[in-house]
Amino acid sequence: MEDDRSFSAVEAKWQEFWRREGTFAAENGGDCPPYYVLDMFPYPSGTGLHIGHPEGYTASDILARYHWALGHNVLHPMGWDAFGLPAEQHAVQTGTHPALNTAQNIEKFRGQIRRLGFAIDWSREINTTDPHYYRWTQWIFLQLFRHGLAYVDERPVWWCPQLKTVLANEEIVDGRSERGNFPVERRPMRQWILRITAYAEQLLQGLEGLDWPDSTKRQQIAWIGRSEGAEIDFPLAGLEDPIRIYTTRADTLFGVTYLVLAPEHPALERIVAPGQLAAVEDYRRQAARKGDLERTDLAKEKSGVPTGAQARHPLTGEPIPIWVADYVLGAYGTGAVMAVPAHDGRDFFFAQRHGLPVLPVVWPKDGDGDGGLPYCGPGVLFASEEFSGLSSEEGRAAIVRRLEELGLGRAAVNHRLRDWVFSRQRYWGEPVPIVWVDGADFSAIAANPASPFAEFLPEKPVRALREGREIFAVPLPAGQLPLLLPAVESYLPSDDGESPLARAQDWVGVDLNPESGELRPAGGEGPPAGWIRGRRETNTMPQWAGSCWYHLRYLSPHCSERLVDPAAEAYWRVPNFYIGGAEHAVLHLLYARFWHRFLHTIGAVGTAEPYPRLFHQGLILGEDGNKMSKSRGNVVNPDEVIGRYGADALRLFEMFLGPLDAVKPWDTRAIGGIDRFLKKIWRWCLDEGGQFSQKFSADPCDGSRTQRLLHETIATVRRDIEALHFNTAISQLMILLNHLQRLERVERATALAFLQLLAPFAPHICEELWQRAGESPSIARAPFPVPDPVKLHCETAKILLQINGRLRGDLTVPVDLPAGEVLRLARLHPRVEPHLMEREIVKEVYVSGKVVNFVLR
RNA sequence: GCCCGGGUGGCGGAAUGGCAGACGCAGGGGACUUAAAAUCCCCUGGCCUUUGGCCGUGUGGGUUCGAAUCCCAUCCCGGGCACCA
Repeated sequence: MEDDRSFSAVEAKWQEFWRREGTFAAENGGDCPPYYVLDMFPYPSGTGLHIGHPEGYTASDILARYHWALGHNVLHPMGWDAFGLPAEQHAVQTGTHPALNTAQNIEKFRGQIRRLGFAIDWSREINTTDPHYYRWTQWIFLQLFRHGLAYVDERPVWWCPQLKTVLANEEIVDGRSERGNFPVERRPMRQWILRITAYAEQLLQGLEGLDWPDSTKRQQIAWIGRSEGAEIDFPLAGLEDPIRIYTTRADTLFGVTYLVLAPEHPALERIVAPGQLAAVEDYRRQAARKGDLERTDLAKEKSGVPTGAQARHPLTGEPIPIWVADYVLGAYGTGAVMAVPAHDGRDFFFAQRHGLPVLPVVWPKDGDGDGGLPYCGPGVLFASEEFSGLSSEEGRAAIVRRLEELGLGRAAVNHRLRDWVFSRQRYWGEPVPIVWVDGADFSAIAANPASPFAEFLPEKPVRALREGREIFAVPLPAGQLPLLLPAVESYLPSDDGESPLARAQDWVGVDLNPESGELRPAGGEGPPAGWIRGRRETNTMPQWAGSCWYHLRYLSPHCSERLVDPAAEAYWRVPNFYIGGAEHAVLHLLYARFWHRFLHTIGAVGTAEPYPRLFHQGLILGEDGNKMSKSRGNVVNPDEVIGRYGADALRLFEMFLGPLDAVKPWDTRAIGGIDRFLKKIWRWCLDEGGQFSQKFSADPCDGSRTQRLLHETIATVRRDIEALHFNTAISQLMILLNHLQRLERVERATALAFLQLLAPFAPHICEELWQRAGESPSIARAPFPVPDPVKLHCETAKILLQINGRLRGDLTVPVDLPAGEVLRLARLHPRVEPHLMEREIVKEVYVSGKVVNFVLR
């Protein structure tokens, strides 16, 4: 540019212009087609934006600006996913309220994002920690509660002693906490749990219609883990209930040599033989302490102990010993399996270790298997009574049918997906809007449908035990939302895992009036007449909660009557395009689908799926090819890049690095090429006085070659933007500029079209040059160039000439020259003719307008 | 172990059945300049007997008139899942 620093003034000028003019304010209605493009909103960390943020945001911004230029009404919002652990840890350390730190971080993020010049409608900014926002997060929770999808259970959960909190399965990687990498252990605790498993089939089937990366779909499919099999009952010797197992291999039923129960299996207490009681109890205690890591480590060993009890085979009546072993999971299927060591690897190793018999009942077909055991593939049954001779598939069906007749089995479907542990023992999250009361008081509320507290009561009460007494969950009425976070003196969780909210004693104790729906702090010995004394739930929601529905809040962020204004929701529906990191492939993206589907079920939204089109931008690595990290010292700071080269350069460069979804290393030197490109544009457009250059002419002076290149570029840039091939779109613009800058005169319209094509990528410089050309701002709203087929047309075609597929030359001919004539000219070509002298032509291939190939003997 | 994705110059990458290496970086040469920076022009996969030819997209096969591109095998790198019966 004019000098090294002028871009900063230009960029600030246009950012201010867009803000002042409301250039990118989306209307909730109108005649223009709506286009909604959504970024995964950031967690505003204290360290500010990292270099990966602008990658996804620039990509979505290019789409937003492209659609504005196509005349669409574009919604491109931004907000903050601001509940979470780092702010809470900061609060623990400093004693200041996490809201303060969060506000500062948001301020910083907003400033950084604004300096990138995105076409964001800032009037729709949202923040998950804003009570006007989380009021509706709480409302959705109450709806889930009312529909029986939120319940409480005492169950072993992952407890992290360092973080002093419970973690979800998804937050644990290799037996350690995802955040902080601390060891975790099992601990039984009362938890709020969301019944996501009720949506397992929907979540699975709904994937089919989505335009998502295949790998992400596959991950969700694997996570949901649908499995078709059978439940089979193995009767016990006495009169007790049978042991029910789940298997996908009912065809191997005659190969069962023992049963295995998970250590958590509830029947164990009833069935263990007196002599084995101590051993089994000991084993269960050990297993309960184990984390994933240990269980994996011990996998080769396959520990277990006999229970001394026996079941009977449902078809043969043979006695089958029952073992307990932690290679069977309590939380999957029925928590019990039939062991067929001949046809299952795990059962085989266990049987070897513990000296249990191995009984083969499936022949591999020719070519399958290596002849040894275990053989885990399909085959032909033998030693299986009347089922012998059937294929595995037929055998499975026949055996299940037989069991059904006997009342000892049935086909069954299982999912690997577990219900979602939804409570956290933390301060900085949405308070769960529930009050716990005792049985008699609850009956009074339940008996009075007119009570405001009955608004969200489920059909089946949610109950729990507290200090040996049964307590009941009472949902707050909608009118009591938002339930604000109370002030506390310390943000530390207590050692026994109680949330910091439990420290707010005048908040936890509460009196409620079932008639009026009023609540007030509990005072005195007991509640006043007509009031009920309760204790507030002190757990908060996990960070995932706020991001489960934020795509809806942007549609009407200031609506105070509902989570989303129905007219706005009917107009925008769901994002046309959603972009964010692949690390959210199963967590956020599955939870959000669950909530959105639930909201659809209860009629709150008109769509079943929230994100019909999804894309993951690839990671940007450090220059050394490693993930950027402070410890490696390879972190690139976007502020520094903007300070030195400007936002346009950073945007262009990140898009030029390579394919959007690829993992690619940063290259500090290469940004110089983008810097040169921008400076070249500036010099090319302006004369020395900074005026739009005299070389641009209103007359048609371009010539057909220039015009063809321009229209090829228009077509390419449009196609590439739509396909998200931003790197090649930028290449094409460089090719065009390299051509144009050599010309003495250029049509003004050509220069303006070039600026328009570049504007989605580098909006500031294009606005400035557009204005200096005398056009009225904003370039962002000027109709995007359209390729002209007439200009694209070429009279001649270049034909490649090959001998035996090897390139020997080329030939330029009129496009409509007949094939015979092309072949005649090709045979006479000086680079071709000598080859034809010596050898016989076996075959002539002519692909019209492209290539001639002579196949010689 | 299972399921994906990917291997192309010194580097990022382009080409998805028809000119391998577009575009950019780095490197070399030249112009301008007292000089430097900036800018502009040219060269830049390897080899040879250089107006030409041979080799070349991880490796080995195959399909095809023609393969970086499709198929089979194999090696390496990256990601996901990992006792789910």
